[in-house]
Amino acid sequence: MPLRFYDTATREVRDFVPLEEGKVGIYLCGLTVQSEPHVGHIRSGVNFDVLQRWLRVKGYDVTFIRNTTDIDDKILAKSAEQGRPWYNLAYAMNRELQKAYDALNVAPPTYEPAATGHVPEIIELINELIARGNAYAAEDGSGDVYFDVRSWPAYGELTRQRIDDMEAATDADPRGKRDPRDFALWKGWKKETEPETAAWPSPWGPGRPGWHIECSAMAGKYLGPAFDIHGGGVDLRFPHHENEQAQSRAAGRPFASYWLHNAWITTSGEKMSKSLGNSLLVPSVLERVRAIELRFYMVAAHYRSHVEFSFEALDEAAAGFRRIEGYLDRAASVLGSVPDGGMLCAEFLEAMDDDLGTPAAVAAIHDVVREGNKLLAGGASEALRGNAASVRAMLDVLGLDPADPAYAGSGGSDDGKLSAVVDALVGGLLAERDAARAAKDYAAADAIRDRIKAAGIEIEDTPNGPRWTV
RNA sequence: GGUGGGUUGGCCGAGAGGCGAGGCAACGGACUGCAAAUCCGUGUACACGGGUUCAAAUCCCGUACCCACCUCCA
Repeated sequence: MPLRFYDTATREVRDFVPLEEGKVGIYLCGLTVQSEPHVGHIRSGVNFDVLQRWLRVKGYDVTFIRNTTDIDDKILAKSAEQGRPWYNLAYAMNRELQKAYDALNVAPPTYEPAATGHVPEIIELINELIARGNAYAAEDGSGDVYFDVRSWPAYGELTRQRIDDMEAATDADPRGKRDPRDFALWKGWKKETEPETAAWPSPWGPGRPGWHIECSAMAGKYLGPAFDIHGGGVDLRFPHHENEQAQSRAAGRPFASYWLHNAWITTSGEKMSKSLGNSLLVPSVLERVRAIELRFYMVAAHYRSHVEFSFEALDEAAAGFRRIEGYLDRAASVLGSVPDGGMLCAEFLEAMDDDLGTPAAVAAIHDVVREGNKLLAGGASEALRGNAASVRAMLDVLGLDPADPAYAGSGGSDDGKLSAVVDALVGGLLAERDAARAAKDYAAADAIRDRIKAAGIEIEDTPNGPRWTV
């Protein structure tokens, strides 16, 4: 079966055919860096990271562009409230976002362009749209430039809406618009309320880019007029993606061939709003579970399925992951090490090819783990080596290989040292316990085990002697 | 008003006409000095009402409830 994706534009699963054989260009709308990232924000990063990894496994040469929006109304408003420059807020929040991506092993994109770095490309695109009669400078002296939705008959095609059915925005400032649904390509500088640093020179006077135009300009710059996949959260379908497509196509660029949208993580059935408390911010969640467990929780659900976030479900997912991880640990202690580069099983491959079916892929891993646990009873063997390597390889595709250096503990190199220290200390106690067990003094043996357990370390007796795990 | 998505067992979460995905929890068995881990086994699940079909969680019609988007949003 060929690789296929659910394309939001056509609402069907379609075979994936790249524009150029062997190559894939992906544009993902990243975040507006205006606040700390919560688990909802990070989901699209994780989902599209899996996409990127899978395309690489399939042998594609992937160009992956994920932007950040570093200037917009909200960033300006928040920075004013906080009494600091907008660029400082955007930069600081971007650093927090990068930390969260790193923690969750979200691989860096090919490039991460920012809106403010692409004003010339944006101006060029707006000029093209004006020249073609699809955009106009407002006549009210505001310095705004709008896209003329009535001039583009295909407007609404991505989300299958007719202009006349759309509610005109109640909160939008009509200013110099010809139609209330026209959207800003360029926003004239508001001298009284906006800092001078938030304005760039343009043919229409000082101002800044509108929200949608940056993505069209940057996708064009790095991926060309036509590219393969455009991604983002479902909420971006309209207006953001609709507008991106309209302005790009109106400028003569075919734009994206496939649209992929990830669903939400909600809490209490509601969208995770940016005004929520901080309990769901990534660093806060990571105080409860390890980053690899949080990632497993996200990957175990399909990217198009709505996930109702709960700490109970998160803990369950973590327990499920530890089962896989425990197997790899035991296999490694029997084999010496588990090699990388193992085979992906057929069920896993088929699942991933089918619109990134990560739930079925995870189920396939569990099946292989069960076989591996049986093999483990027979001690070291080539079958066990192959099985464990396979599990590792499949986890790696999902960004979940426990041996990935990305997950090498927050304490860095201290982890290894600490482990050696604990091993030495626990080792002494285990020797005492073994002596007691040999003498059939089980009360004494259990007392030692209880003492170790009280310190947070579990003891398991295996055919190769006792093992400890934290 | 317009456009989409959803409702699956104690819980999470797949599937999209025909063998009960998988995990967590629970229970029984094996193993163990006892545990833990592991393996084996155990489940009247598909919001409700009709319909189509040899066969429906899956398709059709209707109903209820929930959610998202309609120019700030992952």
